[in-house]
Amino acid sequence: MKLMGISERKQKILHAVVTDYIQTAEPVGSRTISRRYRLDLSAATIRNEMADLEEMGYLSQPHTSAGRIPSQSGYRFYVDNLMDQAELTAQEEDYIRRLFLQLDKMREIDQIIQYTAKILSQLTNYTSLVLGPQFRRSAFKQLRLIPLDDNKALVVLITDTGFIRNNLIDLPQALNQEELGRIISCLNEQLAGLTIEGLTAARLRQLRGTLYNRLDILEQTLNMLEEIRAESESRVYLGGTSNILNQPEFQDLAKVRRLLSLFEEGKRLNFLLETPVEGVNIRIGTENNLREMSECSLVTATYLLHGRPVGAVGVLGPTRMEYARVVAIIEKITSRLNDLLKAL
Amino acid sequence: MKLMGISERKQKILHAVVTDYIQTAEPVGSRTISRRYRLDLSAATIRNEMADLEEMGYLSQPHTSAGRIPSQSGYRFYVDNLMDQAELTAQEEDYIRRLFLQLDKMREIDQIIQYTAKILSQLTNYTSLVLGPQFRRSAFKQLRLIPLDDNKALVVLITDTGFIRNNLIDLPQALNQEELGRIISCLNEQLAGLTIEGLTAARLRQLRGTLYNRLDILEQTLNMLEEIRAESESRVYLGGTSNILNQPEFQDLAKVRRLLSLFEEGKRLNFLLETPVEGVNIRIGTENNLREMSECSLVTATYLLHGRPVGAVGVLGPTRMEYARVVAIIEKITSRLNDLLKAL
DNA sequence: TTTAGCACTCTTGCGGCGAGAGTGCTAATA
DNA sequence: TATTAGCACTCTCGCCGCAAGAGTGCTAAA
Repeated sequence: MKLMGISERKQKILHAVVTDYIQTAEPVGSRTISRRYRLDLSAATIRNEMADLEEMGYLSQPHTSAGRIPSQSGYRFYVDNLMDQAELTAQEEDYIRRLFLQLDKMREIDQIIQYTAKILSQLTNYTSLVLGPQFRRSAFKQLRLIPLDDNKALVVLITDTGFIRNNLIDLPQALNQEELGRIISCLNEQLAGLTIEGLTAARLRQLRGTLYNRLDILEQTLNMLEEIRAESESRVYLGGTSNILNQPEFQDLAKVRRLLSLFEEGKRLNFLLETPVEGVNIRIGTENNLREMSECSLVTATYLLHGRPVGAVGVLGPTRMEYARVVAIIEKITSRLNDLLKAL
Repeated sequence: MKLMGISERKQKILHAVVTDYIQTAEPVGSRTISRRYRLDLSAATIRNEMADLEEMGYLSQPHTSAGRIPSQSGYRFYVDNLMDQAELTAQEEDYIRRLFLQLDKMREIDQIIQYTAKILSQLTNYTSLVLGPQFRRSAFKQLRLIPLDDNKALVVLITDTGFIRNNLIDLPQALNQEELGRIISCLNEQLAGLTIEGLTAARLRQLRGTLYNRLDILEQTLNMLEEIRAESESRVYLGGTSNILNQPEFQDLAKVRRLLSLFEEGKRLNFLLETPVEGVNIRIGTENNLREMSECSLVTATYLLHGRPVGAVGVLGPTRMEYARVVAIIEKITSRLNDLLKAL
């Protein structure tokens, strides 16, 4: 009796509590359930079951004589076992279609990703956060130096995944074409096969040693490489920040401030989205491993570029989140996003 | 007597009220002033003067028996005539020095600007907002097409101010070098002397007509140009968003939400910073011409690139802002920023 | 095993009340 | 005539108590 799993009836009641609480944000009592959900049980019976569920850790009580609210494990059980699949409404479908029309015109990948964040937040009414494509694993392909005039040249870096970065550098006066060519081809040789994240300080020092002559050009180029590596780490975009204020659990200014400050620290958000696992992922409360987010849930999904998952989009809300709806939306959006990126 | 200007004594009292209210955020009463400020006047006298100042529109009363708070014109008068120059503390100077050390390493101008926003907000404890350099007025200099392999090429656009953008395009199979060269030099000819903002849809249509052959490449390049123009419009970065929550005037969630939503609409922030006038500029409350900002003040300053003002940094706070301190900080920061940009 | 009934607990909203702060007015003062 | 002291008045704010409402756990009956 003590160790038995969670009975069918308990599951139904848990389901009712979770969905009701998600909707109303009010602790839900036994009366409410027996009235609103067709379980054909009296309030008293439900009360007993709820007491059990509380003891099992799936529900909790804000205070003695209030209704129950789901605990973190309650949500977890709901998400894993009880949640039913949501359908998008016709309006939502339509809305997505219209917004993606805008997207079709964009070519710049970061721009697309940013706009996706906006769509996601508008559709869900939660805050969205997306991670720009991570080029850290991209392999170095080609380094080009394009003279513009007598004392300026453009250094262009290209990776196998189509990531391009460039920078202006100053050319020293006395430098002929051949020498320039030699430096570049030497650099190309040295860099061949490296990934962006492989451009460590140590590696760059090593290169500096190899190409000790013509230090001036080299210095500028290496600086550029270092910068690219540094930059490739934090590219988190947010959408609908103000939406968190719609949630009754964030009427408390202190909580809001903590979250907002967190949002400003791009670096700390990074790892939230670095899900190596493909597909939709749900992390509830403390599962996020972030103090500030212990009362938030995050639904993420990866998107693909050249067939590989290179980034993720996510929806951030209170643990009392409309999981079913959010999952449906995020699945739809990433699938459309992937189509779009395939065409790039 | 009725039409006379504001007497010296009234100015002193107004000065006291404003500084005190800026510090405490509490309506300030006559007693407080006679005690805290060495005006050698009794509370009663000050009361009379304050009643006058209220009638003149410089002060107002939240309710009958409360102290006075400055009105918008009160702040305006203070800023124009009464405000004394603030000095930075040694710690602040030191802090700035340390943070700018970080900045010295950066080469990417947008990155520098963004980091400046962060410094500004940390130093002032208000929200900062900065406008990235506007390249709209930059003149077109050169368009390059660099073949990468058999079916990809890189289009590079360069302006006279050193702004660089590039894009990958697909090359059609049958296309020899000469023809490619011809297209590019033709485009260069047509674009010569144009500014970025001059790349209007009409102009692009016209180009499309001129170069009606080889439409495929052209199309992609023109799309790129259009995108650059569109993008060059909204580049506002925010720093220290959560700082507004520290202000007692923003304990009201509704107000916070309105501001946060505004922050998300980059486009609408744009014009706030498009100050054609060089130097420090203060706009108080409704002077910002933005409903959401009728209770906020904005202190802005332009920064220079190649000797021309191309963007602005700003500090956003409640009208009850520490104007003197903010002005001192913003002057310091832009001066250092300008030095930094000169070296780029 | 389920359910009805009941006593008990805890939150929430509301009205009243007193303290505190500040004002405007009047009359006294320099 | 300008300044100041004194005083009655007003308004906010926090606190207290109270009643209503919602929900529980327990007991006893079905």
